[in-house]
Amino acid sequence: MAKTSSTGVRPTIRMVAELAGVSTATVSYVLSGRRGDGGPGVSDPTAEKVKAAAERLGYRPNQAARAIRTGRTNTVILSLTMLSDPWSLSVIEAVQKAAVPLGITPMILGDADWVKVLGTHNADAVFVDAVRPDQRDALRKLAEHGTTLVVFDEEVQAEGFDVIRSIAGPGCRMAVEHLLHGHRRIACLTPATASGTSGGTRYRAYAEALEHAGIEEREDFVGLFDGTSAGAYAAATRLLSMPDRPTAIYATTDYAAVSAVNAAQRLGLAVGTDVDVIGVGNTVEGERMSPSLSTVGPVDFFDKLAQLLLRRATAPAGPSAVEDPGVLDFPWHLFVRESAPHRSAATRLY
Amino acid sequence: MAKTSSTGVRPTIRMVAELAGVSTATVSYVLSGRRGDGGPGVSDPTAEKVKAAAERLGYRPNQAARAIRTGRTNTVILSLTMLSDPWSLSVIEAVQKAAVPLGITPMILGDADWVKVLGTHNADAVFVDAVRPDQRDALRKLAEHGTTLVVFDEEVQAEGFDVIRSIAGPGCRMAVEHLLHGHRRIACLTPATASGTSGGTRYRAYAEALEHAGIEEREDFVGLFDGTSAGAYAAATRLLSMPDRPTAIYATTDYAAVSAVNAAQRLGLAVGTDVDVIGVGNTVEGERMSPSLSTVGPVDFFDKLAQLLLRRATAPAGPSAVEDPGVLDFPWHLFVRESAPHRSAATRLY
DNA sequence: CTGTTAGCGCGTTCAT
DNA sequence: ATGAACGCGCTAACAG
Repeated sequence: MAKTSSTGVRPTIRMVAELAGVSTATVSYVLSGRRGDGGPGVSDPTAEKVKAAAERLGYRPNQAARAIRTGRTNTVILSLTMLSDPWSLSVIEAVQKAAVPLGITPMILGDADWVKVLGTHNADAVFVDAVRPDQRDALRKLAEHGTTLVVFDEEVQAEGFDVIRSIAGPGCRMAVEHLLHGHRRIACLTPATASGTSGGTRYRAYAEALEHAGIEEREDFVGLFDGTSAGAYAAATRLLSMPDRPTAIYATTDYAAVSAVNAAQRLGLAVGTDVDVIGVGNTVEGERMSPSLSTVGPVDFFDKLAQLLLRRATAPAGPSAVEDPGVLDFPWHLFVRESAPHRSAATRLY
Repeated sequence: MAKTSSTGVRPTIRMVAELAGVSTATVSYVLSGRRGDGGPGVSDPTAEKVKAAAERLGYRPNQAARAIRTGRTNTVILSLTMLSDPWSLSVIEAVQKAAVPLGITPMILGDADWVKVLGTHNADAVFVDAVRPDQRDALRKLAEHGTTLVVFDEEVQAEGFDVIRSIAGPGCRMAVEHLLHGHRRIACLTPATASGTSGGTRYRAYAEALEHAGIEEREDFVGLFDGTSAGAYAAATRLLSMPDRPTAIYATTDYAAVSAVNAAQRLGLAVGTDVDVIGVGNTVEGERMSPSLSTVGPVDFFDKLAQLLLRRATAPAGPSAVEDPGVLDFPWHLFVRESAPHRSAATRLY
């Protein structure tokens, strides 16, 4: 088994060429499988020799060297702030499914600090799932200087890059109004950091829907938490332990809703009967759990997001290649499932 | 605001040199902040000029070009099979904390198919969290040809790369024996794919501990599931709905244990009183949840893993740099918390 | 039609 | 502080 040169050194195209007794150009043509327009251009015997040599040496093309020449890294970066959020997993799943057939590798950046990384690192396209106000300038500059961006944010302007919006406002209103059919005492479970971000929108929908229904908002029915699942669980437990506890919880994310369902069950409350819970986001986890989670969210969001990202990643460098970057809006739907079923006059809880 | 060349073209070091009126070498020295041994070598005024020019153009060093010359990508890859597993999140967290101060970016590969990616892609070091038997050959070859690997696996041989083991067997025995102090009817919750992998070891510990205690194993007390949280939840529900349900559940991963706790609560069982649950892995989620999860696991595992990975990533290319690659074993501890407390003769459930 | 030569691209680094 | 070579794979242009 001493056939491989186990020097620990990474073989180069030149070593392969030498071993096969051909030029580096030939090796390149054989291994990348292309020649000029489309004609074969390299004879079978030499191709075999080259392949054998490459195999013996354990040769692997050097992506960095290739990238410097072609300008493509065959990589997309997904900058995901909350990796534990099912939402992030859905993004990853959808992008992976779409990228692999194209020979593109999705790399995940778990850090919220994409500004530093994207400055240095190169990818054919980058998806960013959240933009803090102080990051907007950096975003614009990156796009100006050649970074292909797809940004998920409800407030940022599209300036030279794509912005995906999911217009949460009306959808969230639908969620709260669904609860209003059967409830008066409705609590809101939302991260404390959500003022000014998309969460802010989601909380506002709650406040406005209550006001529109003529219900006075109660401060003690707003459960703020630190953004973690454990925090959501604790906040939900507090809400449901009150003497005149709410009969329904509107959670501004699906993962918070999942925590609320768990908290209710721990307290011996039957979700969908004693208490209703609705989430926001329409994640697969919510669909699969038991009881299944009622929620609002965009339709086909993840697949369309993946398609856009990869269209950008594979587009030729110059402008005028595909459609211009812009804003992509998603319509939202209401998904009525077990955790907050339809309530008629007979089953309403007030 | 028309100061930046908003051509959409990525600026190069040559453009910066031209604008600053210096050579590319000078720009390189200024921006990478190094010159020969340690002497200044570049005057303050020119350094300022260069920095200003770089800023104006929005220059960003091209990582690919840098890598081709230095052989370093300042990147480590984490290949994580089960991204939704808290275990993976702990790995990410620990590596990120250790990598950022070193200027190294951790990139996450959510695909189990690391073989293809690592062939092409380059990183200073790679962590792989699971190796299928058919991937072992590829692993050895990668290591032979210059890829720096750190592998988490209990069975693979260390041949030119590091292997991290956490000798689950004895630790899992401790977990089951802890339950044996207060229980006779102990169920096991484990993924169905676990035969032959580390899960196999974990299941075997259960079987052996029961046998050693003179308890006959019951087939219907083994809850197999598909590896997902939802599957674990369903399997746990089945176990706990039996007429003579188990009084304790030994789950072979922490995330399965979390699902078991949720399932028990849903059924109105008080965890830590009516039924005990113990997990395997000692993840932070288990520590933070309510009730806190009893578990077994290695100590300081994630930090030490991160340290090793980054030591490898930053080591000079040649051999004889740091210690030789080998096997790193982790001792396991028992963490007794609320979900499976100590049981005395007075509180035991048989 | 098959294979080679030569030079590109970009940041780094040695010798001047 | 600079010019020029360097590392690696790609590919247009050229030679047999």
